[in-house]
Amino acid sequence: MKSPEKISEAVVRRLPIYLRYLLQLQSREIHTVSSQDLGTRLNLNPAQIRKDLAYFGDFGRKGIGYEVDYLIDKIRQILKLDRTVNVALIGAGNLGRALCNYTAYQSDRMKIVAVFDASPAKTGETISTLIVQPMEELSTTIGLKEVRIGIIAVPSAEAQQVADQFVAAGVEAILNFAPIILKVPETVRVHYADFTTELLSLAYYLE
Amino acid sequence: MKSPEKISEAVVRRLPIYLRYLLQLQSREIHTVSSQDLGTRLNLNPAQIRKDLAYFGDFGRKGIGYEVDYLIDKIRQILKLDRTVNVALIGAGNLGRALCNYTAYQSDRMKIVAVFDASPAKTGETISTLIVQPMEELSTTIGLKEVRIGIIAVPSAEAQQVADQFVAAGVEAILNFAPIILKVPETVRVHYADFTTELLSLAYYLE
DNA sequence: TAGATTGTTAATCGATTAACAATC
DNA sequence: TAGATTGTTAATCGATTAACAATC
Repeated sequence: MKSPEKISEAVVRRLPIYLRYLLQLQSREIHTVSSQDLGTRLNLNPAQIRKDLAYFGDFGRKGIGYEVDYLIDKIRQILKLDRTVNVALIGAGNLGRALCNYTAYQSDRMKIVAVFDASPAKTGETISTLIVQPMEELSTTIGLKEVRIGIIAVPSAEAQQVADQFVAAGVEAILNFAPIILKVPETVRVHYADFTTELLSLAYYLE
Repeated sequence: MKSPEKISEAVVRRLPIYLRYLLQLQSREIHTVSSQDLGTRLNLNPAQIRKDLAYFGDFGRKGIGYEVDYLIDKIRQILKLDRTVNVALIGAGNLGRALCNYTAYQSDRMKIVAVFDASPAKTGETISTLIVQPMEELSTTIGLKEVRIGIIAVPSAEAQQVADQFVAAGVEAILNFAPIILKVPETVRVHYADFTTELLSLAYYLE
């Protein structure tokens, strides 16, 4: 892996897209793929794909393309997904449930290992293999289970407060489903999963 | 509204973000806001906000800022949300449920008016005020209820097929939660709500 | 009038794409 | 060898930001 040189967010965000499609190819026992193929399938420019990958090393072979297994390994390394990363979720509503079940199969080395909810009505319930815990246990559990990423799936009104608790407990990154901008220290990375923006902006394109 | 000149996707995607914050200001009875205020709150550059809005007209007043009520009206017009837009959802799992409940309160003129699921075990169930219908009724219901946008909340393996049915039934736009690229006619706009990409890319930024 | 803030132009910055020598 | 495809440079394209005259 080359490294030095700052990688843009756009590039990093495409890596999981490559990874996902490569895993599909792997399961279909396809061993080699060209930037051309990838581009066609993922609606991306082949030059862009080659450039993205070349930031991290020479993974391809001229005249041949990329070896699927090898590239999967490499992208996992880049994304630090060569080991399992533990994730905690706050909010055991429908969305929280969906996320747990989703990462249960699908997970590519990201695993939800704890679920919390502020409502006593929810704590004690089971979601896939996990028991919903009360917020009081957040800090201890996060330390114990070495959780590094937190997911926020609570209503907007509670999101900031819940983020503060994640930060205090020492998580390094947050995925926020609530449609508000969180205030967190610079050292904590926040990504937003905001489907309302996507949905409302669709309306603009109606004939 | 000015119009002519093609508006970039980036601009359109910020409009709902402005709208959401403006609605918050409105509910707090704040009547005026500057691009400075908006920028601070939304982590955006004030010049960018002014430029975004100026594509569509002169909505502000020099020395004063933007009138909240007026700007809300204007953005709604731009997004074609001055009337309710009807939406249909396929997939009555946890994610589908979350989406229904979400748009039930929150909705800014976007309303889910029908839910479908392929599984007989799900059809007949109630989600908020809606009854889950079998796929056979898709086409008729979409015509009847004047549905213009479809949401896909089914597993990846079924997503393309479900998209085809939406297209055949005449929806104009699709929001896809399944992490695959859909093939649809150019006339149909597709947005992707892919939280796995956001989650996996977070790992890259772990210390 | 003085202070604030817009709309807009020009400058900057960054990301995407085209093109091609290198080479399998 | 001929064909395919990479890695990379240079060209293009587009988006963001700074700056400021206009004006409330």
